[in-house]
Amino acid sequence: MADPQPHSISPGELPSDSTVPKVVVSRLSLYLRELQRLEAAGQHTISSGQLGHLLGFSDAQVRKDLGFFGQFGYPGVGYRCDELIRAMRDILGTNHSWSVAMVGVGNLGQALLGYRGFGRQNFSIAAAFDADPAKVGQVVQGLRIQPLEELAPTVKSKGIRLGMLVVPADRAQEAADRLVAAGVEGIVNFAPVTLTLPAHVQNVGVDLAIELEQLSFAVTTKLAKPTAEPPAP
Amino acid sequence: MADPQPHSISPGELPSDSTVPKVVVSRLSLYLRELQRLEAAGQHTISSGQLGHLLGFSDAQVRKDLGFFGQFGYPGVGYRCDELIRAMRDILGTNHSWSVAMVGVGNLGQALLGYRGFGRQNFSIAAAFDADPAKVGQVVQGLRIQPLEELAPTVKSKGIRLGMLVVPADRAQEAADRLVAAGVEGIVNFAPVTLTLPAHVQNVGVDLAIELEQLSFAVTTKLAKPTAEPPAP
DNA sequence: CGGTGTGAAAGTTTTCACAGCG
DNA sequence: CGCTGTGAAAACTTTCACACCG
Repeated sequence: MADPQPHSISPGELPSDSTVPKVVVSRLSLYLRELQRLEAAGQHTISSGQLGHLLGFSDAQVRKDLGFFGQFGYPGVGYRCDELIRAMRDILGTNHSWSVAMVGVGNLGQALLGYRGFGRQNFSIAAAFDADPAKVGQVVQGLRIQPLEELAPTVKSKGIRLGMLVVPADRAQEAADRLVAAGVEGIVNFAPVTLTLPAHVQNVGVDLAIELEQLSFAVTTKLAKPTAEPPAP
Repeated sequence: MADPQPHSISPGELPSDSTVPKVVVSRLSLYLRELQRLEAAGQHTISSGQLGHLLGFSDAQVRKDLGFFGQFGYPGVGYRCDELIRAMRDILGTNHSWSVAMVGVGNLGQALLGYRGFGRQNFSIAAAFDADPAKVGQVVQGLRIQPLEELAPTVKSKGIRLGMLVVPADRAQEAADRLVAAGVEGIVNFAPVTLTLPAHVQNVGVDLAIELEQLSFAVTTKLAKPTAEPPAP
């Protein structure tokens, strides 16, 4: 293969010192999602204006966001979907697959075990744990539920780096501590509590009731949509 | 009761013209969550510094955020938990209960039907719908699954204003259109697609794979945590 | 004191606007 | 041309710092 790409960053590398705003990274995921859809629909190139339009952002915002990571576009043409998808995955770290440990296999945990969307983005739930002895040993979605005692050794042996915490609120901190002790580097927390974690462990919280609360506010105040919804394509 | 409260806004009302940044509203939900926990733990008052510390924010930020909506504190004392909780609920619109319609009762939908966290914040899933005739009529979590044809009349008769969309990606836009046609004012979208909605319909997206993606990025770049995790209390 | 509420300063993110390229 | 990449300007958000209050 020749050198068709504009200058881009090498996998996993970032503009050295740079500090990329978190909000930029969250938009990157949206760009990637949209690009994957476009590519699947047979579209080969897209301009910043088109991509932004689909998501309710400006063309300039799309270009500035991408500009944090390198140069991916072709003047007069736009971006090649396949190239940009690859670049975004390199940046986000999802060109290789991630093994994830799930802690807490209740209703929600079981549903998440069955969710196909993770695999599509290269995440694989490699082990599931629960404190309840009645659940241990059961097989859910082809995965044998293990006792928490096996967390640390399994994390090590399977090269797991991320955890999903799907336990009740009053167990969450304790379970998080166990994940940290086992050597996990990041946690998605579905429990409605703030976790106290060492600085080197990343975390993302998903509070389902809070999502509804935000909607409640938006609906009751008829909140002006700032960068509103995308119009029809 | 005398007039112990400092000046505050009336329920559902906002600083008239004002435009409250979305990020402020998202922190409001976190304040509320923390306050509820503190009150349940028997704490009666809290200062902006303490509250911020628990969430990894500065004291000034807490005060500025609250300042958008009124004056809730007592100099030299802090905030009374019970008063502030009530105020936050007024602002967020959760002092009254909301009826929610769920569309799509697969794995994830069923798990969400059983999630107790919604009720605790005054949301009640009042009806569930699915396009699959095999599911219609089944009873899940005490709720009879209805066909989509009944969506509009049920939304009207039960005073439903919010919807939760828990269908596969390729059905999401169609289902969203039905929710809008039924008169719903806001949608929480669990499908990994961007919805095209009229401007008067609010929406919040929850993409579970994106949450993992964000974590992947944070872990691979060892992203400096800006306003990091709260230390131990 | 200890703590709020709030202007003013600092810092950050978005938008603008335009040179340059295929 | 049409579109990218990018400094410079504008808008917005956070932090600072201090008057004031109980």
